[in-house]
Amino acid sequence: MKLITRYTDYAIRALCFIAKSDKEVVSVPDLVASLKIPRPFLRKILQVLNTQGILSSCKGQGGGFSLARKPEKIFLMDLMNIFQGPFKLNECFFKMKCCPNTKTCLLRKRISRIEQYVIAQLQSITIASLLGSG
Amino acid sequence: MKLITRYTDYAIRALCFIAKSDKEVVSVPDLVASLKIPRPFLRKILQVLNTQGILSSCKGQGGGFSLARKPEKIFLMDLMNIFQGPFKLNECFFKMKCCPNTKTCLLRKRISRIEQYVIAQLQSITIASLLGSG
DNA sequence: GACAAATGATACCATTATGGTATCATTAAT
DNA sequence: ATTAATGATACCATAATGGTATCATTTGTC
Repeated sequence: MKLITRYTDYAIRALCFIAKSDKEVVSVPDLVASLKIPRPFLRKILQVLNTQGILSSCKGQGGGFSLARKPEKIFLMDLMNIFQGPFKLNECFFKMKCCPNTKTCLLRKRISRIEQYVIAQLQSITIASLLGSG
Repeated sequence: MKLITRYTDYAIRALCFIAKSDKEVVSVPDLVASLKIPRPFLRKILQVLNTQGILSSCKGQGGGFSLARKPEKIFLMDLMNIFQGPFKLNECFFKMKCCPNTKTCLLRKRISRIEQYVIAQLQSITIASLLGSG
């Protein structure tokens, strides 16, 4: 079980790199040189981040990407929503005719509590909080 | 993202049913009649639970399955280990040359803390605890 | 002993998600 | 005009998940 997929993971690395960079815009070649992420895959991820309002882009020679928001305003939860869909630990397989056995669906309640905790944690993680003392 | 898969989910339902039953052994037809789980799939799951020491089986006519341990001793964590492998939220994609950016791998630390919490919760859930006041 | 009813073992299959590639069009600086 | 970048989009390979099918074996009942 993975909490975050490669998409999200790569997005985080790329965003951290861009956040740390001195440059006005950071290009894919810049990123590929430092992070070892397959180029076409990285491009795809950056394009999604652009359309989702996390990054801004400049086309043409000398172009590249820059953060569309401050690192403090980019939450891990945002990235997971974009690349992994809404976070739910708790999807009942017997949709709405939940658990033949117990009316109260005790398992779902337990899982819901776990879910609430995890979401709270994820909402506290931002790109800024992952930059360290850099 | 699913915390538990259908295998685990069905296993839980079946075990709860068997735990509640008056009968000495519970057969697949008994289970299929009450829980709406595809018969061949359920059989497969029960066979695994048998080989893993969660259930005991009796072959032949009038045969079936019974719990090999008390419901208090069957943990959700056991079932997840069997059907989903060891629980890890935290697999680093850059195995051991962890995170080029930060030596300290701040993201992994955050995820580790979440993982510890989830595991503790999962270890507190048993079949007995899911039976309700039945 | 024959039969029926159960599990044991095992091979197979369809669908989906994940991770990744490839290609052509468009933009803009030189 | 050329070059170096992104935009858009279609495609693909692999693995995991969820599920089926089949035959062998055991055991109670007539």
